[in-house]
Amino acid sequence: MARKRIRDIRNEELIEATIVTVHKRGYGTVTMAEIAQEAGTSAASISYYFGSKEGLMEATMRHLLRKLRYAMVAGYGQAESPHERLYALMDANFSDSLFTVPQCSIWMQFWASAPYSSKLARLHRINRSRVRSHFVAELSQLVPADQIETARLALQSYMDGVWLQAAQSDDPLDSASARRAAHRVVDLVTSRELVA
Amino acid sequence: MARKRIRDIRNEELIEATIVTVHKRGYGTVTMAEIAQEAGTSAASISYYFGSKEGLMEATMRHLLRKLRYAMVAGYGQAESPHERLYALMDANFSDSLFTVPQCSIWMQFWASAPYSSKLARLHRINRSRVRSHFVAELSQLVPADQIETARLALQSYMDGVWLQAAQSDDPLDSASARRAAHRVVDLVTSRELVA
DNA sequence: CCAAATTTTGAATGGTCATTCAAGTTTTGG
DNA sequence: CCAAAACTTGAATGACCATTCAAAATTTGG
Repeated sequence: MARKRIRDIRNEELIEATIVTVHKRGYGTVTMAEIAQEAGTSAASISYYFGSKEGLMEATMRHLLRKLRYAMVAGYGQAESPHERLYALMDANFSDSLFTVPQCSIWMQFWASAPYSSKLARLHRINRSRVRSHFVAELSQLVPADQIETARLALQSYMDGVWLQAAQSDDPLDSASARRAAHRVVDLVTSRELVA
Repeated sequence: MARKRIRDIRNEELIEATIVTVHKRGYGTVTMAEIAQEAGTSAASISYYFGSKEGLMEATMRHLLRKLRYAMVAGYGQAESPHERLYALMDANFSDSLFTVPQCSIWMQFWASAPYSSKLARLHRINRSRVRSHFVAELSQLVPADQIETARLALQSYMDGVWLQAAQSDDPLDSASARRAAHRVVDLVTSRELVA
């Protein structure tokens, strides 16, 4: 119990330091020493808790995925129609707790390096297919079968693209207006024929 | 002349090898030796031609930007209305010569690391603002003033998002259908009110 | 064909960094 | 209060890698 407690505190501190420091210095060039300094500890203790740098990165990605899943489930519970559930999917991605510059930034960097790390690739794949199936489930209630994929691609691309740009922003993000814009895109995609 | 020729040949070979190898091994972990091997030469010769690894990466990004600019200008020349010019903007990004897995992949990786390299950041910023102003110029002819930014964000996010996903694809890309899908998104965004 | 210029590369250099280790310090449970 | 367990960290280790260099090979221009 007490044993667990300290470990959990360190884990949180180190993951938070990882997010901040990777955003500041870049995934490719960040060092254990820099992360340790941000957390007010030594590089050696990161190895002690996470085994390796890769272990730390994996834990950090899990942390972000957990947050995303949590936001998603919360919104889904409230929604009462396919259309509202699409809103909820978007809202989860643009929720106050996730849609910040450092988090979008580190997310993009994980994304870029996922193909080269089997651990990250696995997490990435699982998340992606979960999001995809949520989209398909709702869209299939709202648009003709032959347009589901087009609509899904449009919505998911939009989501990804906004994150990509958010990651590069110099200013803090306005998550409420991001949600409003996302709702408009949902309306657009579900309200008319998509076929050329 | 002959002097120039050899240098140009090497530059092309090395940049092509860079694209292939970065895609294969990842921007963060690729080594000079790996790129050299792909090009059938030695790491030392890369230093000879490009001065440094960063120089090679910058040259590679310039090469991709040149291709994009070229594709854009070509399409723009043909287009005869704001709507067609929006198509042309999309088509440039999804042209046969650019919309390939390795190129989307390396592009995303440059993107992710641009904030941490002043050289890459500069190129990135210039490109982005050029694309943005093209979008704004055409959209301002097609949608009410207060909706230009929303429409631009939607289109540009979509474009970025599609590239992001393309970079992760296991299969070769279908650029023609990517262009068709992009046209549908353009139609969608320009054909109705966007305000909530 | 020759000498100067250019190109090529194997080996050496130097720096960076994750990881390990051993020696301490702190916390825990009784 | 005590001993064992958990935690911490400075320093050592070893791997990796971009870059440099000097010497050799090739190309060029005359």
